[in-house]
Amino acid sequence: MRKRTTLKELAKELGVSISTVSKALKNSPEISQDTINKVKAFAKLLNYRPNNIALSLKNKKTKTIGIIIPDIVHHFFTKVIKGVEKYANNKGYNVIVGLSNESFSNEVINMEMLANGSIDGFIISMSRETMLNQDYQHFNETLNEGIPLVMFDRIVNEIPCDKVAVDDLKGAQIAVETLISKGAKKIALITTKDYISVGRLRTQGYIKALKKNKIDLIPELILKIDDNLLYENSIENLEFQIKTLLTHNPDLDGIFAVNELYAVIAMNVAKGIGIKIPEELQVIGFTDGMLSKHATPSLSTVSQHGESMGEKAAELVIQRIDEYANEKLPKPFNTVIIKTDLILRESTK
Amino acid sequence: MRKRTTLKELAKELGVSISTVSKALKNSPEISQDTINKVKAFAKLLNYRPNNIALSLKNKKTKTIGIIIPDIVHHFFTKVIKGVEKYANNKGYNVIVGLSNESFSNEVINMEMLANGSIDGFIISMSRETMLNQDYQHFNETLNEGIPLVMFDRIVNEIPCDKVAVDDLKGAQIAVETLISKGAKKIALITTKDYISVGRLRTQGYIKALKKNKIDLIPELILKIDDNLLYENSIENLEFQIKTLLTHNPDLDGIFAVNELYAVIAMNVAKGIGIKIPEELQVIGFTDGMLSKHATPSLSTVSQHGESMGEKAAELVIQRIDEYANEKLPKPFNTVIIKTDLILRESTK
DNA sequence: AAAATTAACTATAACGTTTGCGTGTTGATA
DNA sequence: TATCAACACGCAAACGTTATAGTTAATTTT
Repeated sequence: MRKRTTLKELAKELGVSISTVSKALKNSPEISQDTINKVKAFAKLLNYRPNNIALSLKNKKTKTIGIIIPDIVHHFFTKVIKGVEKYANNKGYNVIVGLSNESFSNEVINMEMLANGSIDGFIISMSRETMLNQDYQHFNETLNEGIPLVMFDRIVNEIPCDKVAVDDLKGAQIAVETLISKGAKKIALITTKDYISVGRLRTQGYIKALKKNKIDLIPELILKIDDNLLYENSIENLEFQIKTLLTHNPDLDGIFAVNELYAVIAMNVAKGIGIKIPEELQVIGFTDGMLSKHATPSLSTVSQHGESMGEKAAELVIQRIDEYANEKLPKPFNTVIIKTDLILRESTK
Repeated sequence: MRKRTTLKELAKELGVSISTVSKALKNSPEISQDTINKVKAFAKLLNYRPNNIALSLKNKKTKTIGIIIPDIVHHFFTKVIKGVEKYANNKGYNVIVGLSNESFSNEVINMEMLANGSIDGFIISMSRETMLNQDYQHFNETLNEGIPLVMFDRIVNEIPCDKVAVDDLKGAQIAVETLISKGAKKIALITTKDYISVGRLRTQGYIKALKKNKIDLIPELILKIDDNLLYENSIENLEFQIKTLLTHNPDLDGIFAVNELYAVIAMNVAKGIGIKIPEELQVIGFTDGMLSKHATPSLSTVSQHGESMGEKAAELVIQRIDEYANEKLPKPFNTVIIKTDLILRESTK
């Protein structure tokens, strides 16, 4: 087991000083071409590669960005990570992933672990519990310590930082309006509790679409799910609620759901009780993942372009990191909106 | 913007030496209780937290493990990451994710980036291209440098390291035997090209099950897909192949697919041409993800327990890291097999 | 030929920690 | 009163780098 080679070892073997080796490897004009060649050859022989940790300590930057998400078993977040990785790696950055599992304390612990010098900046989508608590102190502390922070998807105005989001309201509105334009008269909404920002905004989009088309809002048609998907039986609970909704409202001809899982479950329940999709009931979801593509019928859905969001978020943190490092005067914070696309498939006419 | 507090600053403000501060914070008996109290109080006031990078440099360990996977937009890998995170965080480790995107060179670059001191150990599932090339030099180099390496899922015997895998052969065999026991007489296989180890093993399981039940192997019933899912039209290509298979073999009554996507696509194609599932055609897939659960009909599948694999892999690397760090004499390498479970749903009788 | 310049290195400090060892006060002992 | 622990703390090295400031010796300048 050959240990990692260090500058010191190279220097000793070559009979020169550490500084000479360091400079030779960087083609410093202070060093003779002859020595440079010798050092380089020997370094290659011993397979020398500089120690990143030492460099990080010296340069006070780690070339690593931390991404904290509520759950990784989720197509959307996964896409975002992919986008972040893509952009970050391209810029020579590594990505370290922290999972909050929708828990406030996990989020805090993870951030603290990483904020102690392991990363140069954060990309975060906050946990459900954090949104519920509305306790954003850990974000502010991070920012105070001079660590840039970019929020995505689940964002909140109170925090002065860059943000990347989708136009949830508009995306939802267009989806519902499409349902209406395709003949739906009575449209249900399956959404989350209001403390989830994206759920709330998509709900607003639904309401706006109805208003615009002079359709009365019927509160019974709105299912606000407390999605503790951690508990497996919550799916059965959801199925039960949807079944009740459908049987109580036989004239329901449209459903808009704030994520693809709710939409697919709704379709499955409807099919189960003999409702034809899209003939009798049209369905549109949010988030274009595997489920949407391969459901039967395939699901019309609002695509969020998670990868683009990830890339944009990465771009923003790295920009801030540079800004901080070079002590440029700070630009005002940005909120970038990634546009959504409505993808029409078989679940709509 | 308050900068990070260092020991030096604390020492200066308190009028004591750096060592005193350091020792006081660690409750060293060398330091008087009085001083300890003062230092701690002041440290708390300034919100001091030790710099991880400096610690890493000193201790020659980073408390970080790197996980390299071919693709993150994939339920199985995502589950594994979750398991790794869970175990690792519990032990005070961070997880840094590298994506190879199924490319050999990306895998190498990512590993080199991390091997330069950023991580204490690797958990890896190799890229398709690496399996195809059979070039494992980067793995051996990593091991030579004293960095522990644990392979999972896509493993290969040539590399002397710990491994975590599923009994692909047995899992597949049981699935196919179940198909047979439920009355299937003519069973097709949708698999990958043989250089993908898991595909190859699952294919062997299929063959073994047929043999054991004295069913002749019909080569035309085996579809070996070159799954460059990167190219979107490969899905249509797959659909076409399955359609051809089904129309040429109207008496086909079973399909075993080596992943859930292939299985779901097969079901959709079959339904499309009016074949009833499971009455006329039974289907079993591999990997228990979202698709399986919410497909119509829901898919019977072999569950791999990705999260357990991740936890086990994490346990193994951390064990090795400790072993190396404390210069214990090395234990022989382990290959842990995680057992599969066959989950029966609506796609089988 | 003395002074200035230059080439080619080396020494040192610094990044933030930890830690073994040295050292100056105490108070107690002989 | 001289000697000696015990106590409480400081010094300095080390981890692997890089950058700045020396230090030689050879070469050029006048």
